[in-house]
Amino acid sequence: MKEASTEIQILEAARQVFTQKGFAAARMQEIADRASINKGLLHYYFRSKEKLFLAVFEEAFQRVTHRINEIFEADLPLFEKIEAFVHNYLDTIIENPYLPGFVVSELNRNPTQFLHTLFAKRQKPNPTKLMLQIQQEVERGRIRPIHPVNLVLNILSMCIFPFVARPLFQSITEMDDATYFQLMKMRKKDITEFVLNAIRLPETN
Amino acid sequence: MKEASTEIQILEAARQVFTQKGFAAARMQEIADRASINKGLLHYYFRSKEKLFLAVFEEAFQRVTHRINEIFEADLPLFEKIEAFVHNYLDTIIENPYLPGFVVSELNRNPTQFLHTLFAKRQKPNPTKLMLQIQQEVERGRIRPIHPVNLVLNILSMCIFPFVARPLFQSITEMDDATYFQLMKMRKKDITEFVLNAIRLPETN
DNA sequence: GTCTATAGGTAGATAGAC
DNA sequence: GTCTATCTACCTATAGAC
Repeated sequence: MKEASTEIQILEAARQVFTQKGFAAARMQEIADRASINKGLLHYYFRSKEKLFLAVFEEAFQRVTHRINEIFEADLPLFEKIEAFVHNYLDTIIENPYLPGFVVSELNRNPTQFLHTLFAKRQKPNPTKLMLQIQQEVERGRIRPIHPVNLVLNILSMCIFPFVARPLFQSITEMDDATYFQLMKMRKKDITEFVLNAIRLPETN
Repeated sequence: MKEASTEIQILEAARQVFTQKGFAAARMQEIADRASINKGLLHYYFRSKEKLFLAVFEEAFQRVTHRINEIFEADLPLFEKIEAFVHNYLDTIIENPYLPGFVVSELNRNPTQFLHTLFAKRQKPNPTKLMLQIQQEVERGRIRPIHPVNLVLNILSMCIFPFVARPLFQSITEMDDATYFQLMKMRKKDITEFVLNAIRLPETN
């Protein structure tokens, strides 16, 4: 199956170049070189640079958002759901540390209509059920009062931002890659504790 | 003073185009159009696209990091320092909502040597004193045990990430701009409370 | 399916008139 | 200082041989 193999080689090479350079700075020549094939072949398999990019981006977007809905909609008590989410999601990002930065960067300079077509094809991340669950816990007086959007946003921020700002963070702290990833793994427990402490009610007697 | 006025017009136009499109996708023609001057003039004032970009980027970077050190090194009790930081920093970002995304995006695709020259000229963000202060509070048993790096990273994440991921966030929540900014203003208080609750010790009798 | 060669368009930079 | 015109290089995309 030379066709499949070549197509996958191209996609893998394109993923590397696009995620590193972004759409505008990426060069079809570099993708071809990295896939060890000729530039013309890129247009044979994918008609244009734009279409090749979309194939790469949608897969990346899928990877970043895939597990979110699963856990958001799972049937778990809030505290356990938060723990499951942070652990699962951080594992996913650690395996693909470049993806969050790639997705948000490209999203920042594309028309919103781009997002609409994306949401039409793939599932849209849907935090409704989780936010409802938070709202209920607040109303029942089981956690501190907090706006559900803020809680979800806080959790996502702490999980994702350290990867988006990774170059700056590592420069400032003069942290090598191994130490960085060690810290990120530890943060699975740390973020969970941090969030639970923030929303847990003080013990009342 | 036509010279000064023109130079400022160029810088302002360049800022708009670069922050919106990024370096690679930005076009000198568009910058010239937006500044209502000719393309040749761009090269008269700034020798190249790269130099014009650096002028814009350094100023943006400066704006994003300027107030950080001030507050990081201020002489305040920890809780008040956290509150002051979140409020001040969020105000700064709300006034320049596009800057965080611009800075992290461009940093993700530039060699780290770029950061070194940057740190040489401008001050490097320096959280050392704040982290030391956190460490002391932990050791004195005045707050819950937490790794100082994690606490600082959590605060920064919650402040900055919602702006970096703004397009995605607004699409998912179907939130208009006014509501978005209203939420961000409220988050000054919300993030502060969230953090303080997370690190505050349970009342012991 | 894969290659080479090249068309066609565009963008950064320069030259030179005013 | 500001403009017009142009050079040069590069990049996407296509044509066509194998």
